[in-house]
Amino acid sequence: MKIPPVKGTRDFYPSEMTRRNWIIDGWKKVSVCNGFEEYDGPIFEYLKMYQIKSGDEIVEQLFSLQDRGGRDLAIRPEITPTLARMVNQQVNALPRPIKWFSVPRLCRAERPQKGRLREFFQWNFDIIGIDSPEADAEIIFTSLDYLRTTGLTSADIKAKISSRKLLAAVLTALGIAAEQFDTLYALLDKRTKLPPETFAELLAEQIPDSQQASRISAFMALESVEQIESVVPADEAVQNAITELKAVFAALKLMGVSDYCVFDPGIVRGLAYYTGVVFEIHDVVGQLRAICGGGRYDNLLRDFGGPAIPATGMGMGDCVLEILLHEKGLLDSQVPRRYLEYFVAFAVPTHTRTMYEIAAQIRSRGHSANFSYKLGGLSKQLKEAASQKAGKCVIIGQEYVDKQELVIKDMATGEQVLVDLGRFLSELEPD
RNA sequence: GUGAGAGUAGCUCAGCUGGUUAGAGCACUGGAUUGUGGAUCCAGGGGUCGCGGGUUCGAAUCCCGUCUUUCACCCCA
Repeated sequence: MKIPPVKGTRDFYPSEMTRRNWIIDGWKKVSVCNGFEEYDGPIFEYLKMYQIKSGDEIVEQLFSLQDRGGRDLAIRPEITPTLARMVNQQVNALPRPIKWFSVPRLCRAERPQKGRLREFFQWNFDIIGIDSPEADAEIIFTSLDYLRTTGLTSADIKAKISSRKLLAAVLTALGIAAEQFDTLYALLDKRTKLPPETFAELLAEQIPDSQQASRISAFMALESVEQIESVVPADEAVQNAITELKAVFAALKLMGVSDYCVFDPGIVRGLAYYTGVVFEIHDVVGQLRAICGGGRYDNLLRDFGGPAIPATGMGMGDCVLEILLHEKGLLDSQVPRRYLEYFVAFAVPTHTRTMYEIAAQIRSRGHSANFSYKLGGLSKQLKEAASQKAGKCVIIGQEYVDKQELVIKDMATGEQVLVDLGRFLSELEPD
């Protein structure tokens, strides 16, 4: 009986595995370069942890289970609650700022579609304990720093940046009641996805005052931070939010990525916990969902029972990223292919045992080596070596029988040299 | 959870309005080639046509259900 793979999961055959490793290695390398330390937690947690942050509806979107002690658990759909828990546990002992990253494997019980599966990897990093806008800028910078190392340019992707604090201040300045914010956020977040007329209709339903509605629309259409004051009465709260955003953009300019960054008031993000700067990075064509997203969440640690400590961070999944990199031709050209350093072959049928010995000697010196199990002719062995992408072939021939000399064949150029066995092995030793 | 398309060899697909024994390319294995590889040529293996039921003398083909998959919606941590 054939058992199919589970819905929304992927099998990583060697060729897919090299791609996955290349992406994750890139994430980790950039994290370390930007001063982050790696952490990880368990792949399941108490179900309650996710309900605290996201409410009861979330239970349907995750894989939950009960252990034999009757504990309600869930496979992690995100790692931020784990991070909050871990930080809270040792909050007084940890030096600030806390700059940590992780690449957790996550599961969500959603219906799979393009760029979204039920099991995936997500790069997360956060700066905890710093409330200055430069920390938000560093989060955005680090995301872009990775993406540009893959070869994506500012013509391919843009970081769209806004601020929850700004949006709230603007809505308040326009006379909108705070109780309306959450439903309004959901609508504003969809603005660019809806036809303009549909958006206007839905907005009118929520904001009957046409003057208020048109000023909201005007704000949402802005393209730079400088224009804000021309549309909205800049009271103190709005002014503060503008100052913060300007500081973020100024820092991004100093870090050299301003080409990638734009102000976009349409970036709201679904999650209620964001409190300040929010951002998403999108492909310029706009056919894919967001490559990554993040922002400031100053209340989360307190919500998880800890002290009020400011935090900002981001998450980037592997699915959309891989689609984009593939479409841009940046995967096949950069992901390392299989490579075998040595393939040991024999030309003298009496020396098959020597083949095993030499392969073992090469391996024990830290180099990769294979040989053929088929014991066929040299032609066959070389063919097998070629299919394994061997760099060099070591051929045991009559010269070995006579003088202990090996033929070393460079598979790329076809050149061959005769080398004494002892010398060959000593040159394999690490310096 | 809602809606639409798809499912034939490992992969990409052909197979007409139902009609003998289900095909191709690529991949894989072997041979041409017992001291020289990626090319070429030849041969071979591999399919309960996703699964279950129905209609029919006869189903890969038509109908229903189901599973998987793709895309969109809801949601998006």
